[in-house]
Amino acid sequence: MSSYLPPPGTSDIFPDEIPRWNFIESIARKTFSLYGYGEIRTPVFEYSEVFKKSIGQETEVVQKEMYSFEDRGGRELTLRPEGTAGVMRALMETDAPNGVETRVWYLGPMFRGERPAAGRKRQFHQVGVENVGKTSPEHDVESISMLMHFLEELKISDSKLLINTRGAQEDKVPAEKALRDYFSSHIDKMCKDCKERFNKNIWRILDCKMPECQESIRLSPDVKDFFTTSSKDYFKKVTELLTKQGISYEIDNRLVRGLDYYQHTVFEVTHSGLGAQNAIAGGGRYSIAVPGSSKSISGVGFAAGVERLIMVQDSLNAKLPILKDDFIFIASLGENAREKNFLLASELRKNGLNVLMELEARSMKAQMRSADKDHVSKVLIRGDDEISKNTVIIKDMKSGNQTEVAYSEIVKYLKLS
RNA sequence: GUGGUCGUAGCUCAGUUGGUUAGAGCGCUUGGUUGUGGCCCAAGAGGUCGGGGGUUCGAGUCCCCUCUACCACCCCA
Repeated sequence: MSSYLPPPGTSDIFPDEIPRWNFIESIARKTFSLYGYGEIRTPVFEYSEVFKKSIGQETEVVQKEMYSFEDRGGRELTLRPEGTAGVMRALMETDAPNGVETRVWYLGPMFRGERPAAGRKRQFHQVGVENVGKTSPEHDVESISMLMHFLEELKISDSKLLINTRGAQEDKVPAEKALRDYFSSHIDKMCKDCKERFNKNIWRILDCKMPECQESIRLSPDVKDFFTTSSKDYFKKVTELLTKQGISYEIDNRLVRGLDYYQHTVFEVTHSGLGAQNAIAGGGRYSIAVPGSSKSISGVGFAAGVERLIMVQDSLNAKLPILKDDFIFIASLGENAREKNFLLASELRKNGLNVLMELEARSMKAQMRSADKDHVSKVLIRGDDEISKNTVIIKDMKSGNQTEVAYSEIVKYLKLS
């Protein structure tokens, strides 16, 4: 029991788990590259304004989940709670706001001050993509399609794609008016969070899960009816393209998502292999204003939770490729041999071979046991006898056979066998 | 932020209605004769029983507080 545990909601990732992370990162790099995305790395903290302005002052994330602090220069900074805002801030420096299509992906830690639970950490990792500069149903569908492709490459099956639309900027006023007109006569009997949402962010009433609100929500008007024809057509085109792409989806009228910057298409991928936190990825089309600039930037993108992807893979017992390197273990007998083998180990490593070696004086038996525990493929044995004969013994651990090899032939032998 | 459950060796856990020096399995280390692993056998290391306070002659066992982890709500990845 160690005296120091990491802070609540954070965890250490040890070497034996790293291959899982590397696998996801390598699939991300490979898959997103196929669509022309390049990796971007932005700071893990930004001016707090970057998040407040883009995510929305009244959202849960900004209201109560941000890790904010003041630095020594009195700057108000925040550890990023999500990836999009910072990436947009960075892309303002490029031609993206002028409508030049830009495709980037990222992977890194995000921070939200929430109560930890299954699949929810305070420091967690997201892998995400952003396609900025152009607006069309085709772009939205390509992004969704890439997400499904990504999940497939990760051996994640049985996921469910939910989609909805939030309409364009000009749809907001009529839609919110419709919601307000309807809910004003129901809000009395709804939960206290909804009463709050009624004033601050009425859209979020739609995905309230409190029992007392369900009836009112079920009978509420479909906001899509209040959208302009072009917004309706946009969404219709998205669903048609998805169908043509052979991507199955479910339209969820209540899917609105918690960040204010979304417009038009929003989507979420859920999986039953998690707990109550069943979303493995989410995204949509957005329009973001960045502090210090009169322009806004629009794009479509998504983010997936790396920890959750790993959890789903576990729940599915996904068959993941095991990339295990073959190691050679050098066993020495006698101090003279050990010193010489120390040099030999360096030599072999410079030839690209993975080498483990016992550095202390231990019995042959102890060295063999170590070699076995380390699951090496071969043990190279060299003691005084071999030194005088200018050879080494190479034992294959699987078959148990051993061969005497001339010292000058070692590298060749190990590389061929 | 609200609620529930748990917290004994590196890991998984046992520990009887509170009673002598705290246990098991796995793992780890070392040995089972001269230079050879996996099986087997033996020995050994490793625990302020999450932390603090209280009740008691006596607390891992009971009470209170606190911390963490897990789970649910809220929300999200």
